[in-house]
Amino acid sequence: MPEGEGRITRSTVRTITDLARLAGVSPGTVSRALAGKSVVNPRTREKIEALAREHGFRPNQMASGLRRQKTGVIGVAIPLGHDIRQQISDSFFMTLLGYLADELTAHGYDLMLRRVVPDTDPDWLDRFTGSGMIDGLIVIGQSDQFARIEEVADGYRAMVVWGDHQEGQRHCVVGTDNRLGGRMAAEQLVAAGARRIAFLGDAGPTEFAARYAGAQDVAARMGLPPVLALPTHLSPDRASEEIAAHIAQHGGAIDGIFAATDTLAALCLTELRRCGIGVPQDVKLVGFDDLPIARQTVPPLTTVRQDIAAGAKALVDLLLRRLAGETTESLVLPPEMAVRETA
Amino acid sequence: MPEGEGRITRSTVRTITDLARLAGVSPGTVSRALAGKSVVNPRTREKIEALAREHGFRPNQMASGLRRQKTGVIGVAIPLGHDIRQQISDSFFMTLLGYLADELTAHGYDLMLRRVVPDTDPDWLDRFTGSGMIDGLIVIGQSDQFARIEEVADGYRAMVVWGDHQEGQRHCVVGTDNRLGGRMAAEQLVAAGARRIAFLGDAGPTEFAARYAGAQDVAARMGLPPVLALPTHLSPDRASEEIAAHIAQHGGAIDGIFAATDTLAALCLTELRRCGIGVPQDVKLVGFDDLPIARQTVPPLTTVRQDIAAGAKALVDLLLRRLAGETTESLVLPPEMAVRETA
DNA sequence: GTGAAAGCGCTAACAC
DNA sequence: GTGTTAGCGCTTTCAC
Repeated sequence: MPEGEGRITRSTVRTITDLARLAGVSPGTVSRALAGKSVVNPRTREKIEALAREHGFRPNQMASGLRRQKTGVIGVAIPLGHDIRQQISDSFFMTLLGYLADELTAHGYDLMLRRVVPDTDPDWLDRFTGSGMIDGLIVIGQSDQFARIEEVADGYRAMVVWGDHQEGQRHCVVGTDNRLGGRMAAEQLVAAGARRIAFLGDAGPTEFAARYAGAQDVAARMGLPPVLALPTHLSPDRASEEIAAHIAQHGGAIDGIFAATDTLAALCLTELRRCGIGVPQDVKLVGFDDLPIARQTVPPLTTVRQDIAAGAKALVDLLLRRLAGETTESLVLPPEMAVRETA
Repeated sequence: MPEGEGRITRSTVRTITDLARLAGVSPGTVSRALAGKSVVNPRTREKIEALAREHGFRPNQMASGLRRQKTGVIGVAIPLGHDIRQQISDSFFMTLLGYLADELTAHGYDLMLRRVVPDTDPDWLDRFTGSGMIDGLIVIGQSDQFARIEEVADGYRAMVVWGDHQEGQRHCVVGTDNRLGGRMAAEQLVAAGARRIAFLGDAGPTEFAARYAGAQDVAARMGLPPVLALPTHLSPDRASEEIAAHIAQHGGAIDGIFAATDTLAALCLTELRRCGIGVPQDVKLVGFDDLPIARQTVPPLTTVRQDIAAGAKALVDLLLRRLAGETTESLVLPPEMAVRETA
């Protein structure tokens, strides 16, 4: 029964030493051969490789990692600061994560994902960097953890963060120019005829705060009333209710809404329709991110585009350079207006 | 300069041996104390814990893993069989991934994510299971890899798969009853008045094939013409074009569409609108998944709901039981109709 | 070009 | 209750 045999043989060769015995060489030679070191005799190598293939052998990455003091794994942390259930289901972060996975794979790294809840685990950053499991760390979103990230950045170089860039910050960040994006959004609203603008979303996280501030810049410059803050959570169910309440309370006093994300904008569009408020006739609406959903709303959403693929590429590129000992600058990506039909 | 001192001290205590020296005990005792073994003298433990805290010490998980022959990491593989760029950005998989991350974290496991492209890496499964980096593996979606998964399942017990259940299969799977879901979708279309039904999507992946088959069941039973296959890719850009082409070609001959996923259904809705085809007046439409977008389309999408959170919980639960040596049955979850306005 | 041996940081017998 | 010791599976000097 060849199948059985195959399985038994296979499970016999679990370590480099097993393979060495089979090949009639020392473990050291097997290690060198499999690692592609040049010094090995081509025929020895050939033999070892054949044997390895035959028995489906692969070196234990933990052992190798321990010995070489590098794991080949990059950590990706998603801090869930405010709104726990959201965010991971947020298309933006998820799309970024997808690109990161591709990019890291392309460079031979594995990805260890960790959702962290800083409120219940204040130690999240050190625990991850100090786990011995990762060579470097990418943090997706600063959430409300800006200060903590700054602290850690002083002692841990192998970290790059997706988020907003603050004047003089010490951690290496990649992100869209959120303030500029906020300005562009507000300008678009004004150009479409809006005068009394509101910002829909949670202005707590740094990125969102910057978007809000950008909108305020425009209002101030144009002599318009200050942008009204309409706070919401990010999870769809809560957000919908909150948006409905906001519309009920402020609906008449507003003719332009800048939503912190496309997800929120889409929800808002649904609520406005429910209330019989026409978009863009009665209220202009602009989102942020340019997620796929932006093309599918009715009418299609005008929004500020972030280049997610470029962001992921940059995050990985910068991290690898830091691992190689280089000093890297933060990278601020330009947003771009995607004008469709809501403003 | 206290800051500098702090940093120096901290970096001095990197191993359990360092800490042992500081505490005036042996490494073994430190290990026991930190692992919470009961045999340690409370005062010794207290002292060691204080020191560990003070110096921000955490045991190296790689070393610990190597020694204990378990890593505390569960692999999550997303095979990208057909449509490479899609899937990871597919909300369904991403939502499932989010829940998995939560569930695994709750059980003290880390999550190692790997997107794999079986076409270019036929060895993907063995490479992952044999890497020595993971204690177990969750595969999200069978893609077109059903056979390979079956093979591996014989020799590797610590694996659970999200996907479709086939009569007599050997790998442990958790998934919705897709065929039943397909039947429910078709029945809903028929109940809404449709007679000439089409299936929109790629019927290649096992799950989708089952949904299609379910719709066929209903058509056959009711004496309706066979369900027309309208093949598309899953990535939004390509899908939109393909849908447009399908509508141009078959628009008049069809009065009910069952879309393989909500994402596709939403795209389809947009295209139908563009063509001036009324939904549900001219064409009834049913989706699958009940993603958030289903509530936000205009009109809101009637769809077949999968309970993603329950699925994730079950995947983790079954995997942990297999790790504990139990034999587990596959789990088929019942779909549920979410009737809204498109059918 | 290959073997022998030390050791990455940790844990788990086994002594005492 | 604690110390000692022997590895987990691999890589890498250092000899030869």
